[in-house]
Amino acid sequence: MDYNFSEIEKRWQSYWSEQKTFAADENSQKEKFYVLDMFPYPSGAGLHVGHPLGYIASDIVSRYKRHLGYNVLHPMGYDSFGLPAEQYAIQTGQHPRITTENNIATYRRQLDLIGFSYDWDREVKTSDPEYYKWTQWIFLQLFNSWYDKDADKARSIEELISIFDKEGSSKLNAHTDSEISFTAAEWQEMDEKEQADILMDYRLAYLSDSFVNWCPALGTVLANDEIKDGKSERGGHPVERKKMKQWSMRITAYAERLLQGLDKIDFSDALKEIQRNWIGKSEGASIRFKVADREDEIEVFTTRPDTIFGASFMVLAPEHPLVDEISSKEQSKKVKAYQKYAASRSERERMSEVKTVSGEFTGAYAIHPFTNEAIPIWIGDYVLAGYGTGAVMAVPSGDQRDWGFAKKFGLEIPPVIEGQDVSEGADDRKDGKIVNSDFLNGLSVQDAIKKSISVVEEKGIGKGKINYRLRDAVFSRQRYWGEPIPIYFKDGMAKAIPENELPLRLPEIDEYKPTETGEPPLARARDWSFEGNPIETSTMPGWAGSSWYLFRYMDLERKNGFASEESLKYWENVDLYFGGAEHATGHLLYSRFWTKFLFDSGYLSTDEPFKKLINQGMILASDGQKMSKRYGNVVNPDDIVAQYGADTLRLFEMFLGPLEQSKPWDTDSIEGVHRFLRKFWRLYHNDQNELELSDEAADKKELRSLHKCIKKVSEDIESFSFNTAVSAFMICVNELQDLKCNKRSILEPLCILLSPFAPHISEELSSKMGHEGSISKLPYPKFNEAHLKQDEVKYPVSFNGKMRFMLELPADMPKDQVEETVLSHENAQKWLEGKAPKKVIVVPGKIVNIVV
RNA sequence: GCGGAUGUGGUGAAAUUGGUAGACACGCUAGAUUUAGGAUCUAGUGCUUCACGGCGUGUGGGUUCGAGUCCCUCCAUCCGCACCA
Repeated sequence: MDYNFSEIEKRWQSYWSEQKTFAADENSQKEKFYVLDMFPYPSGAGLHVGHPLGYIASDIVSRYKRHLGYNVLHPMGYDSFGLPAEQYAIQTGQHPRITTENNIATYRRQLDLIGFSYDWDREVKTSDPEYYKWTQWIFLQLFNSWYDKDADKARSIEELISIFDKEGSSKLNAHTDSEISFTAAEWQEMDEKEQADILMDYRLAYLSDSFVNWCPALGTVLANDEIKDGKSERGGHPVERKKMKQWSMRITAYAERLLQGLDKIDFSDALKEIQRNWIGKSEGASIRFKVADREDEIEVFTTRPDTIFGASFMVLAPEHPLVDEISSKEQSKKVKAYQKYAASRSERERMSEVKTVSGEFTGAYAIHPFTNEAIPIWIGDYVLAGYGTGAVMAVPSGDQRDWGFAKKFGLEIPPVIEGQDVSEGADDRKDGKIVNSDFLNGLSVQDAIKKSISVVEEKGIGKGKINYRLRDAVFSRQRYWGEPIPIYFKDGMAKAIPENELPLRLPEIDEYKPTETGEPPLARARDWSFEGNPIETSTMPGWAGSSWYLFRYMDLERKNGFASEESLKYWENVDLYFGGAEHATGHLLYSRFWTKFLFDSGYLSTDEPFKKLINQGMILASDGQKMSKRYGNVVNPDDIVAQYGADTLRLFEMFLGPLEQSKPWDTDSIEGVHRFLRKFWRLYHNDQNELELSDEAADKKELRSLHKCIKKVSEDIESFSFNTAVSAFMICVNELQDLKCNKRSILEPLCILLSPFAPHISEELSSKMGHEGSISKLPYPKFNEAHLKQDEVKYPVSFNGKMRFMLELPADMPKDQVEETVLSHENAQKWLEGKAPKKVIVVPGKIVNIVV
């Protein structure tokens, strides 16, 4: 065989590994460039050809940037805690660590086969105690912090305690669940437990009794982003709402900054929209309505306070705490029955029966704060307990859901905006003047919103408010294979395990199931205690370790902190991040959150982890389905590499189509790129497969071909359009083959140009051409515009916009002369049919269009 | 329902600011070489027509000398969110 890829690839892969060719410099004067792939979970199935797609793209950019003289950081690691290894352990008894190590070995072998330029000395594994020591450490920093809304940043709990000591809670503007206010004296009188309970409501990592998504099949709670259509994302098991004491992350404190931050990072619009949607900001007002003949008040949130005069009734969520208290005797039976009905409906049912209107009258009335009229209070399950205050002022003229409810139960629908037509449905127009609304009459919607809020505030019954849909993230998992939460309990209080005791290592246990009493697996450990006190038995979720791994890579030494100060300062954050869009509301939000927190705490110089994100598409199987063991349609990269070589695989994956698009794998067409590489090889060799290059000067056509390629390929890498870059190489090689070009001055730069895409063959040819060391150290070819200049231009000549014939003319021929030449041409005469042209458009160098 | 994305040959797909639609490949057809197969090379390949030509970028309209590209309308597919007040 002429082009012996297997021998070549083996040789260069071991050379790179021995020479540490791709190690990032520690102390470099060069400009840095950090290219990162989302690290994989090492599953037992190994890699299929879809996985390396993004890795290949990022590897091309990394190698390209090195040629351009950047100090490139391009690491890889493993998100190695997680459910599958643990499920396997439950079934077989094999320790998840063993399973994970085996899987990692497979991944590493497969990755190495493809020839990536990773700096493997910086590898991370989230399940490594030396790594999760710092995951636990960050958890403790969160545990020991609260959010100061005035400073708009996280501060330490120590500072909060000293504020409480000096002035109590009165002046504080903190992000908290606590509704208790107290003076400094009251604070000082509290016992330790009372103080601890209050502080817990401020901590950014906190323990609370709350409704969580419990998945009985997995035996653990799940975060919102781990649930798809009411079922667990992993395994598709049913999920139920359950009240449990759980650790959570106060990500809601960062809602506004997570939203604002999107404007300064380069993610796709689609992904930014998903995050905006998930954060779910809405502006409006919270207003309190008095309940008639009672002390109670009902607080509602509305985005349309301007329509308050259209509020003809109120609706509470069936779970609203006031429902039981305010229901009248006559109605209480019906109310109870409705509550029971609402509770019995699963999330799934509720979701699928969105259109069904149901509800019940409580028998109680609220007092409209401006008209003083009594308006009936209803309950209905279209009002969600978890959003806003769990209660709404129903404005049926402007809100379709309220309208439907009013129609069904025969409630009033008073219009409040000029020209509103409410006969067929709600009319939520925002143009027109407000009517029937006392002091708001005649105002525009925008002005009425402002005015109504200020009047509400004057009256002291409410205030302008911004609401977010984002919920705090549940952080406990009742599982074994995750980071232990470094907290122990003493006298009913959660205490941090001291930092110098970290890592808190996962204990060995005999079985990986929950205990008979339903406690998490860690409760099986023989001595799971700290100084005689029990340690928390739940572990951290998968996203903990992946929320900060980008920083660990920065530090080669790993002696000081989660990463050394100098390395954090030099590498800053990721310039280019490659990964799937499925992490939009999970990993990509959480790591932004942790980065902002670490920034607030003074460890980072930036509060965004990723400057730019590229979402690669999925590679589907040739039958158009997802590649999966289940369908038996998986293509293994090992097989492709064995048959065609890694360089072919790399080129082919890029050639398949635009990186960000999903596209099916088509093994047949891989021949095309393989053929291209063999043609490329033959350019450098004679018929006896000996390297044979000419030192003659290159002619115009050869230079033109090369420089066209340099320009196109560079532009395409910059714009992540790798598929067209590959075709540019094909065009260039086809042209050089036609020209029978074997000139060194053309083929040397071409080889460097190709090396980011097909590094093995390029290394081999470069070394055969006499270059010492790796081709990756050679500078990138310089593009010279002059070589693209043509003396002649082939003008397409159109009549009425339709191309009729081509005409070759000197490139510098002036406009009027082009017109003249074209018109006098015999072909033009034929199309003119003797008539005079109405108009002739000449775009120099581009086109001639004749209007007849 | 809301938001985002995508619609181009038999297939994967190209097409800078509006300027030759289908580059580059796969596949297919014919030929050369070969004992044969594979490999390689040459020519052809959007549809239609004997041909001149006509028609063609999801649909319908518009702007323009000229539209895959810009504007409006509708349709389809995929993704995300989904009673969010």
